[in-house]
Amino acid sequence: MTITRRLGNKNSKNRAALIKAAETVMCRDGYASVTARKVATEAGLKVQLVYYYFESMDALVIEVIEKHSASRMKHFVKALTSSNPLRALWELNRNKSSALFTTEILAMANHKESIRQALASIGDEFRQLQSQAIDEILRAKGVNTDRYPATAIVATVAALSRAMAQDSALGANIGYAEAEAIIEDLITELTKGSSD
Amino acid sequence: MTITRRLGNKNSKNRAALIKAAETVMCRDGYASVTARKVATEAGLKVQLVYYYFESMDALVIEVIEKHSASRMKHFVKALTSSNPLRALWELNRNKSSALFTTEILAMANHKESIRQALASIGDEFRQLQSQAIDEILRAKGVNTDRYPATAIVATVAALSRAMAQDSALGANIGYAEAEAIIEDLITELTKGSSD
DNA sequence: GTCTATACTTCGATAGAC
DNA sequence: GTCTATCGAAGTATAGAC
Repeated sequence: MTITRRLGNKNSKNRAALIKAAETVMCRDGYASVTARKVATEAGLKVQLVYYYFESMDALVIEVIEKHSASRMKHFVKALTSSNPLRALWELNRNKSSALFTTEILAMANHKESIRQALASIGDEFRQLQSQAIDEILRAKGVNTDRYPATAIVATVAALSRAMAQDSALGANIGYAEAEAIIEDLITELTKGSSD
Repeated sequence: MTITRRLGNKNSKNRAALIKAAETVMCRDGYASVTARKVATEAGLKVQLVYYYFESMDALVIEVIEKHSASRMKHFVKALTSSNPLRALWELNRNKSSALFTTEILAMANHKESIRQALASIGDEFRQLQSQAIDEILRAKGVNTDRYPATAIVATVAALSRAMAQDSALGANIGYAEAEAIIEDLITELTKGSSD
């Protein structure tokens, strides 16, 4: 189990390039295509460098996930401090490339325990952050948060946007425009006069 | 492209066993693990039989999808003619094993055109069937279907249950119990006195 | 830090005997 | 209808030279 071979420096430029290449391959070709050879080719490097910089392919994938969610977390924090956090969050959730990435690692997590663990904690962290912010907004607007808790709204909106991205990639779009319109209405209603 | 080798009879018992085995492997180990060798082992048969009965692995997977959705469609039709179609549909959508299967083929469809096509048409078919049934119920209850179209509700409920299944497999459950409760309330409200 | 060379495994797929 | 035998391609991973 323990690796005996040499491992490259974490600050290496090529190491970063491999992580980026892995993310590209994952989104474009699916998690099953994230192989050492394809990642190396994508980065314009030799296969063996993958094994020089990463313990295993799993280790590489986990780094991709961590890098991706760190970048997303930055955007979320920025959205929450914007002038219209509700709309900013909605736009962020609707990010299609990110949803596609999520689909892949979600499927991957179903049969890779290490990936599952990495994802679970990140997912909860995002939810909690969003729920807290939405809760404050709802309370300020006088919404009955017992009947409509922020956590439920965040879960529903996130679910809807993820499914929307998944299905539109397929070419199945029934109902989403209508569902989107309802959310848009809701945001407009809750945002009314929020600037004063 | 065209296959020249012999292909086995479609009514074969072993052929059906291979399709079932492929579905099992897909759900348990993920789409990337649906290889001829693993499917054959799962079915207790030799590898070569897979190529005797199916043009390719893609062809096998498509048969798995078709079998799966045919079986689901049966359940949906039955639900729609039950005494409480709204609740029956909700229960069906919440089926976790089916949602996991969906996650896998969704990810698979992202980089396999033949799978994508097979899924897209099936998805629309299910949505349309459900939307029509829900629309009738909403109208009978006097709900404003301009503001809350059945298609939007079906899309939202399906999205929520899919995400719920995906995330609970991960171990991330924030907000789903609350969202579920809202849907439950809604169904109870819309079902009140529907038996007379 | 990067390369060649190599070992071993598993993949999809086919030819042809029985 | 099922088997043995086999192919080439691609996978993970390592050892060791430069």
